[in-house]
Amino acid sequence: MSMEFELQHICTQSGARCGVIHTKSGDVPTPVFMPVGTQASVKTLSPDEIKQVSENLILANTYHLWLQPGTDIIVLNGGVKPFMRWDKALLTDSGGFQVFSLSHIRKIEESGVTFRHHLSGATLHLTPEDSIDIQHVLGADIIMAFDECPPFHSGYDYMKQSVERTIRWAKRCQEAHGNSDSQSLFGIVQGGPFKDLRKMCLDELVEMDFPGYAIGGLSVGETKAEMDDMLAYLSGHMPQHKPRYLMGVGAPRDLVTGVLHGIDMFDCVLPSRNARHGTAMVHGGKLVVKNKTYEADLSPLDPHCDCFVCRQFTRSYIRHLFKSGEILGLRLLTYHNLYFLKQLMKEVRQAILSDRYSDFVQDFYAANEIEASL
RNA sequence: GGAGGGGUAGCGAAGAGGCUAAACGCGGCAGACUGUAAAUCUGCUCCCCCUGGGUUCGGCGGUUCGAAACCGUCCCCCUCCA
Repeated sequence: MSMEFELQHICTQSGARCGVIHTKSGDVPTPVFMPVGTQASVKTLSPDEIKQVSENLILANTYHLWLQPGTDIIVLNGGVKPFMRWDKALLTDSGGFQVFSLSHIRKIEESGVTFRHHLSGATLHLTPEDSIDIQHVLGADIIMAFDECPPFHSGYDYMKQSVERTIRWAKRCQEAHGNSDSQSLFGIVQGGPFKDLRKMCLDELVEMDFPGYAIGGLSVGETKAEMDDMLAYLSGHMPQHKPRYLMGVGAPRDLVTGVLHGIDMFDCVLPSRNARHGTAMVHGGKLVVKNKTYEADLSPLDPHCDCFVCRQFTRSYIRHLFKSGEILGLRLLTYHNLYFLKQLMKEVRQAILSDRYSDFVQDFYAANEIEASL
């Protein structure tokens, strides 16, 4: 088995989970946040730096790498990991999300998706089998089923039809994957806001017995209450002994809340993207370091952070880097934001292990002025 | 001394009688960003008691119902000739 999930502890106070994902490329503690390296690169960071700010598990993208540089070049380099000199654990997304995010140029059919390449304009077709074949070539430890991620508030009829197709696609992905032991294939639960569809999707996927289950189609514009409600519902039905992966979530508040609802894995571009746009994640909220108010501020980004950026650089300097367009600014902030989430998740795990996660959540909400609605 | 060209908001640069408080770009100030078409996108950026009012387009003086635009004059800048 390429991956094995060990559930270590369930917080007696909250029910939140703590565990370890054992992979052939190393162990990963959960709950875990995975930085995103879409194009075989966590933007602005070197592999050594990624190791410092991650738990040695990152995500890369099938859609992008298939189109550029293409599977031939990946094969030539021996797979994505040797290609990018990443010797730790890797997860590849299936390309399913791009079907959603590039929706204005796609056509979804039973066989797969027809879409136009966002760079060349070429018309291309991607099937569940293609996605799995490509992911085999990419060589990640964990790979994802090819799904459709419709808008959260799609009508019930469309959503039902979409979920049923996603289930059929999951089956096809599993068949295409075969008995391969070198990679673990996760199924993805869809269904938008409809609990019966979510439940049906989950049950069907569990029936297929995947080594892990992801929740897709959340954090796509719905309200916090809607997301919390769905997570609370699903957590009661997901298999205990399999990792639960909430896709595309990375705001500190959502990580903390997701863990409360039994989530083990998260990925998101938010920390790295916001970093490039000049916003730092800090204790108590966010800090838009490019704002004028920090022009002469000699304090670190986050006085409570011990990352190398916060240990030696002032807000004043980092703001200057952004205002003058220096690449170092993007790098420093990316490093800090990912480190910030790594530390947050470390504290989360400690709180779970010591059976005080409910207290932790309350304290977090208070510190971040979030209304406790749970 | 002579001949041309030009002076527009923080900068660059359109505009050549009313549709112009003045395009556009840069800079500046904010906001957004959640399985990355994203070092991106959106808004604001003369002043004020701001769903209205007040002052602008080198200075001054004219023409006109009306001027950044037309005329006179002065100041300054650039190119060429002597």
